[in-house]
Order: sequence, then C-alpha cells, then structure tokens
Amino acid sequence: MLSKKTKYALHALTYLAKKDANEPTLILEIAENSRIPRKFLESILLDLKKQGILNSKMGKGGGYFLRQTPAQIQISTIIRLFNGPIALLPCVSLNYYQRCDECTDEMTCGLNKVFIDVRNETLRILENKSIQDIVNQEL
Amino acid sequence: MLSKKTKYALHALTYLAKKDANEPTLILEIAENSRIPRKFLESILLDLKKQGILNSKMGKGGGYFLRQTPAQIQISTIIRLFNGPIALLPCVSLNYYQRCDECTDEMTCGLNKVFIDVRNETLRILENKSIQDIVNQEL
DNA sequence: AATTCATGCTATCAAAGAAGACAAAATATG
DNA sequence: CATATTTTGTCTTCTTTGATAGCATGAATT
Repeated sequence: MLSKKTKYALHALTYLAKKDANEPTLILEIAENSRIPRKFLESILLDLKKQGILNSKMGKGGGYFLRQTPAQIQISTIIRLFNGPIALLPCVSLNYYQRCDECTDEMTCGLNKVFIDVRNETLRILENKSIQDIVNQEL
Repeated sequence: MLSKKTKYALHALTYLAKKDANEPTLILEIAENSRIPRKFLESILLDLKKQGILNSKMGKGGGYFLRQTPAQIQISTIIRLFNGPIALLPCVSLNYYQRCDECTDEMTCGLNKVFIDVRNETLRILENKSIQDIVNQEL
C-alpha cells in the first residue's frame, strides 16, 4: 500500500495540475483543499522541488507551481520518490537494489525470477500513468 | 515491498513443494535450509495451516506438508495473507476495503479511478503465478 | 515589516521481526 | 500399559523500525 505521504503528494500534484502553472499557489490553499496536514505537506512539496517537479517563489505572491506538465509527471516517479521501490523484493528492484540475506545465489532463486517478471509487468502499467490521467478522471 | 514474513512464507512453501507431500518435513529442516529464524517460521507455518494450505503432524515422524498442490497455491493468496492488500490504496482494495479520510467523494476522486485500473492489471499478473512457477524456475 | 518558504528536531504510535518458556499431542520403547 | 522422547502449539515479551505529525526557528523575497 502507498504511504499517506505518497497519497498526499499525488493529491497535491493533482491540485496544482488543475491550476494555472504561472500563478504560484499557497501551501495553505493546497493543504486545506486537499485535506493534508500543513506541515507535512510542506516537506512533501520541498521534496518535489528538489526533484525538479515543482518550483516555488518566496515572499508575497509566492507559492508553489508545476515545473513539468502533468503528462510528464509519471505516477511511478512519485511512488519511487515517496514510497520507495516498486518491485516487491529488494533483489529485483531497479532503483533500490539490495541483496537478500537469506538467498545464497540469486541465479538459482525461483522467487527472484518470478518477481522480476512481476516487476516488469507492473512497471509497464505504472509508467503509462501520469498526473494528467488523474486530472482527466476528475473532469 | 513484501515483508520478510511474506518472503519467508514463499520460501518455505517452495521448499515443501519440492518434497514428497506425503512425508512430513521438520520445521527445523525448513528453517535451516531456507535460512528462516526458527520460531518466526513456526508462526508462519501455523498461519498457513489455519488457512488450509498446509497440514501438520505432531510427534516423531511429524512435521509439515502441503495440503494443496503447488499449482493451486496462488502467490496472490500468500501475499494477501501475510502482506495485506495488493491494491495500492485502501479505497480500491477488494479484500481490505477502507474509505480514505481525505477523500470526500470516491465518485469524483481521480486517484481512486486510476488505482482501480492499476489494481485490476496487477491482479491479472499475480493470480497467474503460483508456487509451482517458483519451483519451475529453480529446476 | 509582512509574508512565505526552508530546515531541523522531537514525540508518538503502530507494526514487524525475533526469541523464550512452557503446554499438548503423537509415537516409540520397555 | 506407562513413560520418555519427539515434535508441533500457544503465549508472552522484547527490540527495532518506520510512518505520521507537530514545533521552533531561520532565511529569502516583496
């Protein structure tokens, strides 16, 4: 399951995607409309900024706004960022690979093989979904 | 990601699937060969027994053995049992449904719609995988 | 000076992971 | 038949980890 953080991130991005990308939106506005704890949301938006997905402007008239188009922001990217690996086992993760302690030899591990397969198919699905798809569903 | 418990369960089942289903296997044998903490494994096997996937025999010559064929044991079943929902959001889970607090109206939530889609496709993959598939990979 | 983002720290809570002690059941043996 | 041995079953506790959330303070812009 996705963590709340991930869900909040997706909600916030969807909210921003529906607004004019040239007008910064206040954190507070996003927080209230998307029902996200304000302080928690701050750290989420900051992470998104560091990843180049959002940009922000300080001072009066400031706020956050999209730096990429909604169609460019893949859901898989957001999940990886806030939820970690998409793969179901560390030993089959592309971006967060880690050896399994139990497993002597990955070459002969049936679990490994089967879950590489699952990962590939899952990625095919998730990489075809973007924030734009979420927005489209809400119209 | 799958919990260790889930991974252990899959390993243990794979181990048992490779043995004669009529001869009970000792917990200790499974634990050592699959590198699973013994006591932790006990509780896992017990859960599998309660679900009708395994059966056990006490006393000398006792142990655990499969009650279903490896092909009958779907990986999705084991994941649900030890890892919880397969869906990525509580509001799109078939077996563990829960409303989202943030979300006023599921009908208009774009996230909901998109992740129902993801869930359906994920299930299509996982329900086609069984313990037999893992065993086959190891031969 | 007011507004807004940026950063770091702390507290809380729940769940996962692991291990020990003792109980119950089945079998073997004399 | 009685008892010892083997093996699973149950219960309890401990440690570790991660998610969630809130607070306090600093820095930048208008």
